Amino acid sequence: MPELPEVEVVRRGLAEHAVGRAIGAVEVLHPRSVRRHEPGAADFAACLEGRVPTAARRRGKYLWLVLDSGEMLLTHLGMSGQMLVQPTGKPDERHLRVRLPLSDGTELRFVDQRTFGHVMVDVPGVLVDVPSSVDHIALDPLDPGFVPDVFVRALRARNTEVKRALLDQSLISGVGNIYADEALWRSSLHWARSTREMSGAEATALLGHARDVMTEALEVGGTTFDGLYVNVNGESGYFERGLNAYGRRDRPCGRCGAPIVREAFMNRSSYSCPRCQKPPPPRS
DNA sequence: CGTTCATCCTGAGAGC
DNA sequence: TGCTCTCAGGATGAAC
Repeated sequence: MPELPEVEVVRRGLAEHAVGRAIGAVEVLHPRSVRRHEPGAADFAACLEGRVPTAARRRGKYLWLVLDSGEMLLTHLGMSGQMLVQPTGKPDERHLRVRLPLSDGTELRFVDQRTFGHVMVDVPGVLVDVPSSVDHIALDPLDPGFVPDVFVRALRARNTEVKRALLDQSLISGVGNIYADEALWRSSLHWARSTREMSGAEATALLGHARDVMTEALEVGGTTFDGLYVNVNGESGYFERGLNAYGRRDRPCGRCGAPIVREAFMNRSSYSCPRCQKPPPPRS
């Protein structure tokens, strides 16, 4: 499940292997993958043919190539998306959705089993270097422009549960279910804590942990791609070794030894330590 | 306006 | 063995 660190690994791969190569005749193999490109698949391909990517950028989980036309090739990997750079002629992946030939004899391939992800050609929004579709996405905590105090104030102004706020990409971007659980574990906070009742110090510490856990994942994941193969599917080494809460039901908490519990949350899961992360008293 | 929730999708794995 | 059921979850747009 690609979250910020995994998407950043892909961005670095695209900067290395796609920027500067002209795009050839694009093939859309599954219409759902371009559903957010309103004019349709043929227009999507036409916007890209002959264009040259000049930079690879990212905000949160959104990733885009700036094109020499001034437009952007915007990508969201969703749950299962991958951006691969493969040699031309290599057999298609089972879930290949879009093929973009590059002028150096390789192909950029968008592969996505569950088709929650998408690609589109977008135009600049409020800022000239950010696609219009990303305007509503908050800065992520690894962005040099991210201001911690702005986040802390916005978080405490919300009236919701803290994990809902962490997952709200218009408040802070790049955090998904895995890193939310990890940041809350490090902060000894339960996911249902009320944002309104959190102190400034608690909010600041939570932000620090979110930033740290993603930075650490990036350091591990950033070493796992090489050569032409630009890959992400949530299988960085970090997932094998570094998680303290996510997916660890019944395994001992690394801090106190109590078995980690799984609770249903927004049609998915929340993992936490029942001793270190005390649930808040029921709200009336 | 702020907040919550159903919905999209496919494959792995469990249970029978 | 093959069927059914459950689970994984990011972002959206409708509902409250």
